[in-house]
Amino acid sequence: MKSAEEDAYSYPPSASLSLPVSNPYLSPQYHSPQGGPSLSVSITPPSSYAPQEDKGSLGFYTSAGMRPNSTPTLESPRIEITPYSQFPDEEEEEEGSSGGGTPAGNRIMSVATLTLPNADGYRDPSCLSPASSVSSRSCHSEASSYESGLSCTYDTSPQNSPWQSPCVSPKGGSSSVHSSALAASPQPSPSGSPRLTDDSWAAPRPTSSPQPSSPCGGKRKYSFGGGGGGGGGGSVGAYKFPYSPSQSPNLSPHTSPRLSMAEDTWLGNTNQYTNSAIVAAINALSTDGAGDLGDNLPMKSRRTGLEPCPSLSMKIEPRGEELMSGEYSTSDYGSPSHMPFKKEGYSGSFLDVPQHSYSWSKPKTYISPSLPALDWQLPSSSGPYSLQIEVQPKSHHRAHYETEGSRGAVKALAGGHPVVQLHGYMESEPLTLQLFIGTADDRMLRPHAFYQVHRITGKTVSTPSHEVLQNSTKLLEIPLLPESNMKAIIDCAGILKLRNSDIELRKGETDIGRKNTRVRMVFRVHISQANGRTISLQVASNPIECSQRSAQELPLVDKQSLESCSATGGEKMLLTGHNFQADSKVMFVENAQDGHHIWEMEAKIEKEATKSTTLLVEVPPYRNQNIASPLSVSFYVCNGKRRRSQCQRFTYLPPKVPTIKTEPHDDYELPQLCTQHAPGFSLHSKPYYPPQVLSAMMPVDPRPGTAGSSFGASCPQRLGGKPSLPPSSSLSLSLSSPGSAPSPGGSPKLHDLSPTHYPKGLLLGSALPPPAGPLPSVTVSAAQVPAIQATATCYQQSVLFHPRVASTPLLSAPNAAATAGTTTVGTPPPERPFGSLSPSSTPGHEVAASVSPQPPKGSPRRSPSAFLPQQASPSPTLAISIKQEPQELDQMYLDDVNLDQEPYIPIHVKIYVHHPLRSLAL
DNA sequence: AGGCTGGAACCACCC
DNA sequence: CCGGGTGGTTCCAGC
Repeated sequence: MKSAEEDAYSYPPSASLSLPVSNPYLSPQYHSPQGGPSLSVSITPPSSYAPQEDKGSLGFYTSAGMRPNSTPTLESPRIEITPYSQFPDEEEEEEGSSGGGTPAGNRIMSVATLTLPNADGYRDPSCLSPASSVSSRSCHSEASSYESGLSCTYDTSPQNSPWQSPCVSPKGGSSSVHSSALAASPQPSPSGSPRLTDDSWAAPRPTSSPQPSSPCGGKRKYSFGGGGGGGGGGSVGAYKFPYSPSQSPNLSPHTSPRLSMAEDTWLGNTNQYTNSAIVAAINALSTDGAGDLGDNLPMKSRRTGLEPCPSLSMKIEPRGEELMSGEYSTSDYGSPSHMPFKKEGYSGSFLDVPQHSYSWSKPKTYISPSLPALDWQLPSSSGPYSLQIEVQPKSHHRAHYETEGSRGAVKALAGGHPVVQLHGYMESEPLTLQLFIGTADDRMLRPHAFYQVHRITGKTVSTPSHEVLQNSTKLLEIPLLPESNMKAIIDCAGILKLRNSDIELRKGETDIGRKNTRVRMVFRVHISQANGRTISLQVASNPIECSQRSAQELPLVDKQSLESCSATGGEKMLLTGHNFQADSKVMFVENAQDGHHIWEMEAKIEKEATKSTTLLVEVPPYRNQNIASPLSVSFYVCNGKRRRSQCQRFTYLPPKVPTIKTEPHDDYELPQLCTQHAPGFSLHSKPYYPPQVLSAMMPVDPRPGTAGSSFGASCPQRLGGKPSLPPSSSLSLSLSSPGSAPSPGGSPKLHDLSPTHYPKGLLLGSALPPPAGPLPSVTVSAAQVPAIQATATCYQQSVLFHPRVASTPLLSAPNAAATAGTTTVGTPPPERPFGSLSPSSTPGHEVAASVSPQPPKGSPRRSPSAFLPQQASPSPTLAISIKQEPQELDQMYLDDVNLDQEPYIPIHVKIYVHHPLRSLAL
């Protein structure tokens, strides 16, 4: 089923792409043939690291893949991945499945063959065959992150390949599986492209075959442990894999879907895998990708039939040396999307977002593979352009199940519907606004695994739209017309809830559905530039509670009239929200790094002024009224034991500095700043969401609110107040928001990506800064994470990092390894955090990775001081890879997580600082 | 008749 | 093992 688009783009049937560098889609599917080392990655530290390079690019995502500045290849760290297939057979299989392809010859060299599972992976039943529950599709939401994939040059050095080690295995198994799956796939080539045509969408929705029976046998166990895979044994039906990941000894247990590399192996090469691409590749090999198609399929009993799973297989064809060597700047590596496709067919234009003429009659479902993965953090504004949500959606919208009828379009608070507008666009060419449902937890923004956007049609709908699938995530594409002032009224978007059991059973899915009912509407627009580049902007809405019960019972704070006040307290703060009760309490808390409450104080409430939507509270005095610098705490509204709102941030200021927040110059204080300055925060309305799931695992205080901050990590520290590490022994990573993202602003505050990937992990920086612009630096102290000692600081100008770096990669277990780094461009995918680290050269072991965010336009002003060493330019490049041991998530329950006491889960992380001359294990 | 809703019953699971 | 509490899903009924 090739979509028309393919043809149009001269897309090879098989959808094989030759990517010199990274391909967003690669990762997931990037399987190496079983176990065989298929990828080798090597990172070469640039002789001189030039952090400032590509600043320009930071601000936006360039699909063209050109680096804004042509930086000598050598200067940027180079990562080389050379996939080679040892098992030709597999490739063939894949090809076959993919439909096509690349000449055999090509494969051999070097090319990484990827199969995108996702095409099928789409969770939404509507899209898929009705019968198949979304979940049944093996795609995980995460795929997207992996997509972002490889941004590196490929090299054939096997030795570097992580895969060589058995440990890496999970993927090994998976890979094989994957390919098998593909082969099995009825559809020869989903053509690889995830795209769907309208037709497909149009396809009659199967009536949901609501089988109450959950795949799990009805039990809702939120464990990712081994159980899952097996689940459905039967259901898998068509997919039989020789190796089930779970079965394979080498494979890591599902439990740690993300990572299963043995430290030993991993460590050895760790340094080298800093690129996101690599990470992606690893991931692909490891669990998810591979598994998905096969193992992952949750076999849902309810699934009525097997639908063809379109799979996309992308192959990286051998490229000329030039390419390999690194035409791309570091930043380029960071974003796969940026990678230019050298293949003729993939000219920049190809990559560009299709500019539809908006003849919606014509299905335009093609999504360029070059576009940034959905879990990439993108700025909301760049240059003259600014994508903004003029009218926010209501904070509650009950999502509908497949078994129910639509519950209508998401509405705006004041009636009407959300409105999104692109400012600064003067061209006459209409653009396409993309909409998908993203997460709203404290992690970075990413497609929500349990919710999908649902297209609403009917007479009440005035805005045309059509659905598109991108890696298992449904997107709604809406025209942005100049005649409408590039404004779109979003009255065509509803929200579909997928059964937790379906999604959780998917292999590789690490997110937990229970109590994970908050989402954000994420809007993107891709603006093609004359120079061939494409600027991608993204804005996320305020969080939307989609659960009926939660919406009715949980207090929710939409706004707070006060962001900060003197440590002496006493000021009145008006909270606006929902479900406030006469007996509601407002608790101010300060958490230690380990998540324990250091201080908790109930605020006085003006009962008389309490309404269901407003609460007037008096800020309690901070325990230490002589604080020297602003201190960020949080507060929440609670209607009883388990009914509490998300945490909101609040900052206590030194008594003498009432209004103006001073930004700390001290590294350790930075975290606080982050909080304060979190873009979102400035708005007041951004609640910071307590990590629902993740937080539980994190010793650190994960604060969504931190969204603005680079990492949640920072917060913890601030809480702790003391740096646990001596400067000398600390690792500092500087992360910045996805490049310059002016804050993804629109939804700056909450742009957390929460990848499913990290779920269990820990988020050091639990709250990676939302893409939002200026991210303060985050410092993670060793204390925060038991085994990790690192401090991250952001430099304004440096290599772009993926926000997640700090949080995810480092800590999150499963993927951690995979996450190894990436230098991403503009919007780096979360996973590749470590991508480019700029080594701080401190023999003392300081490694600094920096990302430079550029202050978003309109983003809250932050003083320069916010970023510590702006000038700090990393010296030599050091690669750090932190590996986390897989953790069992089985026992984690969200409930627990949300509770006051978040279980502290020890994380074993090793950080290696790699320096040309030495390697240090921290 | 069909699309939305709002409510609530049912169930599974945890404590 | 039982009962209460929670929350996810499925059903119903009214507009």
